[in-house]
Amino acid sequence: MAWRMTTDGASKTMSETHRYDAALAADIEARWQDYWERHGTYETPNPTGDLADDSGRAARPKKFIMDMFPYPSGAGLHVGHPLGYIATDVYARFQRMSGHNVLHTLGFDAFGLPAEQYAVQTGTHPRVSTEANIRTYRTQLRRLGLGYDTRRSFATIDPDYYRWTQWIFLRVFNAWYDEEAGLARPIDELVELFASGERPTPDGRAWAELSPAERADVLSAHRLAYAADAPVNWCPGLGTVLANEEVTAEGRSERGNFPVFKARLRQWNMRITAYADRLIDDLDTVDWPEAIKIQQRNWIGRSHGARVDFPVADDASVTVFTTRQDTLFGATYLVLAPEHPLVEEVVPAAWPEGTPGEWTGGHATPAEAVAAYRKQAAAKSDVERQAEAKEKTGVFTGVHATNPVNGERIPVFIADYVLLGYGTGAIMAVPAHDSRDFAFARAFGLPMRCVVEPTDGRGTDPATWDGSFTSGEAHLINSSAPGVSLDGLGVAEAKERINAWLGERGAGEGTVTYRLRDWLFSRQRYWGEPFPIVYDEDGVAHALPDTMLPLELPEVDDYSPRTFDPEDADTQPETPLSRNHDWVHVELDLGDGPRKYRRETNTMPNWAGSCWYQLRYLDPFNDRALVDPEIERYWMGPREGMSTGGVDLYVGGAEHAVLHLLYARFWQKVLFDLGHVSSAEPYHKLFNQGMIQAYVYRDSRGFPVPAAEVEEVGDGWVHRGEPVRRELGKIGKSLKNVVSPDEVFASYGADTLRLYEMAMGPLDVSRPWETRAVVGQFRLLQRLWRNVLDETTGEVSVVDDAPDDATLRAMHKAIHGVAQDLEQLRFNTAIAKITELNNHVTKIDRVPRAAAETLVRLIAPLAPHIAEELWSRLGHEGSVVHTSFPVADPAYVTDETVTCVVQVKGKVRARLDVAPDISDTELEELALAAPGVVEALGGAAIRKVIVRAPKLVNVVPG
RNA sequence: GCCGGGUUGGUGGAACCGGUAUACACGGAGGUCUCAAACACCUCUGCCCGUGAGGGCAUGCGGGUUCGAAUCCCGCACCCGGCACCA
Repeated sequence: MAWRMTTDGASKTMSETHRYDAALAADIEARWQDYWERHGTYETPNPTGDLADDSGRAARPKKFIMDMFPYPSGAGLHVGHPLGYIATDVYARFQRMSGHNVLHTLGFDAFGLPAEQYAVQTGTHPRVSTEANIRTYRTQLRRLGLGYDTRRSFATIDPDYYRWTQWIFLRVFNAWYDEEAGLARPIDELVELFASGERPTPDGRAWAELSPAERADVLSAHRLAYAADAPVNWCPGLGTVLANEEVTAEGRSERGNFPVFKARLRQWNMRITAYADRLIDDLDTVDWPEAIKIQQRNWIGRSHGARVDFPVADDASVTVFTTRQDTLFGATYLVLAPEHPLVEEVVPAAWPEGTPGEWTGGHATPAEAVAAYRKQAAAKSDVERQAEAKEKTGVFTGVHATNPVNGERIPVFIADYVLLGYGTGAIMAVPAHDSRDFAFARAFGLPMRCVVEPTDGRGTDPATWDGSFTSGEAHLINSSAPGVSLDGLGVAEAKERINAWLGERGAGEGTVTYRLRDWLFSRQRYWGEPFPIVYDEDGVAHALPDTMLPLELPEVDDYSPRTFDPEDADTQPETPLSRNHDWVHVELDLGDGPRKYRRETNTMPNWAGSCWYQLRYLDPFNDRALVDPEIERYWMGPREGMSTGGVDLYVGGAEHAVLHLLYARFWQKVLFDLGHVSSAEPYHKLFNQGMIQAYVYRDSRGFPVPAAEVEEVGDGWVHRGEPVRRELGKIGKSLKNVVSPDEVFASYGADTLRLYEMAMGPLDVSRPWETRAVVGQFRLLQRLWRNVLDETTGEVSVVDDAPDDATLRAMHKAIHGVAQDLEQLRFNTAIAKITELNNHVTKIDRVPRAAAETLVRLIAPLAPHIAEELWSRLGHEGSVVHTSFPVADPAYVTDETVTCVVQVKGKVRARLDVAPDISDTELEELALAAPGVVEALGGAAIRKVIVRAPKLVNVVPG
């Protein structure tokens, strides 16, 4: 080993040259990053306002290119984080060089739980730790050479920013959804409708007769942001409610692993359900991956069906929701959710005559049975419910209902396979044609009736079936009663017929139901946007006037919510802000003189800031409006013939497929309805980048060992002499496989890292990081460097000779292909084409200047630092960022001759060099004369010849 | 269970409309340069048979359509995401 160290020393002196090594890359990169900053290279003009300039660039076609902004964690970046940022940066640079005015910047999503938890543990104010994290991120992102308009960057925790988050909340609060017009309108217009009597109040009294509190209640039922009792995930151990995504499948908190209980609490909600149809329908206007659109559609869960009323007792009825109203004749019992409120009202004192024993659960009276079943259902965790999903449980209520279509008396059950929160919380059970009803009917010995004729030959007696018949591609049978018959109809026609019949009879109607619930919008946390809401002494909520914004977070001593015994479900949340008496209790003049108020002490969820940030990038310093309308229209205005425009390209992880993207679309639509923005959609084109994974090495006990210490031995891997096994996983501390960008900067530089991440594979698939493969992209840059200058003297070595024909063709083919690939975000193949051209140029002794300059400009979006350096050494003034991307000359994009493949029966038997414009007949002649073809045919007759000039001929012998 | 996406050399991947399968890169082998090594450069590198020319077989598996299939259709296996008693 000793000799190796001395030779290392020797190679040090050797490297005192102009070789492109890590040290030189670092020097070049630092110099150009400083240059860009000094010259505001990436600053983008607006057409008007304080960011307008006289560069003329605002007159060009525009591109707004955006990343999902990061939540800056204390750990800093690893090599997996910047994949999407590099991709948008490359794309933005390409668009800039292609003549666009490009808006590209990055802000920070900075409210949220990690900073607050850190504050609770250390006493550091979340603002202090968050801002330190943001500084670290900014330094690391700058080191990558990402070209942002830094003037437009902000964090969601800046009061100048969340002032407008609060402003939007107030617009939502002060709006209602006009179902007839199909859009949101200011709440004042609803008040006018009530006041004029054009719209009746719920109880029919005149608006003027209602007390202020009564009016507030009426309006609250219409506002798009409203406080209401709702079942939430209450976690006493953490002292806070949790979003669904913060609760594990085991029904415990993701952080701390405490039990989570369902509790009804008064919380703020947003009426996103009013937009369910538009959120589905407008997906047709955006350019998003189909998989994401499907996920959003499924989440919203629109299903078309019918409500049907089943009379019970004398004056009561159960309304069920069904999507198979065509099978109404097959309904043989009803099931209500255990918690259904109607149950108490109608349960009789005693079991009806002849009630089977298995229906009663062994209880003496229906009331007892219902109470016992409810208790048992409530105690079940979600996991138990899931595990038992196959075994249906339930109990008879002692009540019978009447099937409206045939007058049959059918029993009513409660069972936990029916959910209160969906539809009407009640179903009509058609065991012959629904798998769950089938299982339940089998368990309780309930009758089944086949009303849709099976198409699979199983016959029409459900007693002989293994499961229900659910196909909708079949015809109705056994479905006739006086006044209505569905027999012989297809399922679709039967649905229409029964809807009409129900409507005429007043027994129901066709209707639409959604899976989507309103959005729970409040959290018991410190580190979030305060609600700009105060309550008067009657508990009526009032909006603060815009002039009182921003309502800043108060300083507090204790950031943590009050926590409780984790198992004690009978506790109530106490928010951190509520302990701040002087902040909570205020005297304000809201227009009717100074009065005492109590502030709302919940804060907004951390989705709030990310719902609208694209708009603030446009006009970040505007203190009179969220965004200037002219500027907003310039960057995000609708596309031709559509009501939607939006960000031209939005890149981020697929984990936000539903929540963030749905919430942001919802806010955009409210702002659109109220006239604040011109596009009904925020993000026109969405692209999901894949994840960079890394190898995880586990020892014999299954624990991860530090990946950096593992050595490859033969076919296996070894850590400290012990064999370990290898798998792929996320990059992270817990898996001990973190690779920091700093390591790559130190060995190769930022341009190499950028190239490597873009070359690994298509942007939308996940791929494994392999440190040893990074060197390939480094070699590309070294060769490029040597093609332009002499690495011993540092002198530019290109010559002014015109490139030869082969080089010209290689150049223009590369230009053509690279431009196409970059436009389509196919960076890996773009790099392959640049590499091919570079390899071609490497073989030329005297490199023509035109070839070198083409290479430099082709690679400039991908490796901007070395491109700048070479561009300037080639004698150009100014930055390569604002030069134009090369344009391919069609005359050189095709080869002078192409290789034509001649197949016999689909197998290649000869290759011919032919002119690209050769005629079919000429080519066929040549092909049939080719020696390989003659031999393969062996004199056999020719049945057919397929000619696809100039690339292919296929000869089919007879 | 349902819905999406995937499976191509030792490895990451390419083949865009059904028309030369394996571009580009990593790794590997050999060579040139060097006292030597590193770097760099050059050649080879899907598998099998063959000294060779050449031939055969290969895109997860089994069928099909077609003059021709990695690509389209049917069935199956495995992997990765998402949803999950949604009536």
